[in-house]
Amino acid sequence: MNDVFKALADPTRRRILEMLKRQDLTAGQIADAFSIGKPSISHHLSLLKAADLVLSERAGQNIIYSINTSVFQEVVAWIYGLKGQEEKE
Amino acid sequence: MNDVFKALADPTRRRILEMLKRQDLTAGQIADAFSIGKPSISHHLSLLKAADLVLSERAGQNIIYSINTSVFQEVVAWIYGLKGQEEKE
DNA sequence: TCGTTATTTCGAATATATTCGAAATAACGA
DNA sequence: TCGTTATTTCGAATATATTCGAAATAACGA
Repeated sequence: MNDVFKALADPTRRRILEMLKRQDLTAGQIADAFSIGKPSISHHLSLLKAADLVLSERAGQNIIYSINTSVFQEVVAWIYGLKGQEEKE
Repeated sequence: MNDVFKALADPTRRRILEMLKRQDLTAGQIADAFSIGKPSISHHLSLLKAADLVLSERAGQNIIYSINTSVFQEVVAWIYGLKGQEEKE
């Protein structure tokens, strides 16, 4: 859960998720969309993967990344937990 | 928006929000719940405030903090944006 | 097997966050 | 006004994140 929030805290990683929502992409295709180097993108992807926000699968020389939305339920549940029980004293 | 995600990335700040969901609290009451010093908590509160996640109001010598849930709508909307448009190619 | 392409791992440099104690600010009651 | 309490601001120390280039790994086609 902490990993998820940490992963979402970086704008590059949020942008990667936005890209992956449209379609699955290889690590190279993702890296090409940014001005930072491939090792850095690879590191961001590994954090997203550790947070279970993306899945990866090797296809020949490429590794294809896809979004995993199931984790978001936890996040949304946490947020609604804050919203719901609110009460002024 | 980035400020909100950054603010949510820290466990201390999330715990502060969880405390404030139950009731409004003074800076001192919040600080007492943690083992870190008051200046640090004050800094966390200022980040939460900058992200518009809490509101503060002076009451005599105390400053009372309260949660502001309106910002969460943006976050939830962003998340649902990712969930919705997903499609396998 | 060898050269090429795609990607990650490694170690170091840099940038950003967190925490701290001391000092500053603000309001209180006497 | 003065001492006290509550809180924040400041500057520095430490910890964590991000980025980089070089080297390593993995799969491909010839």
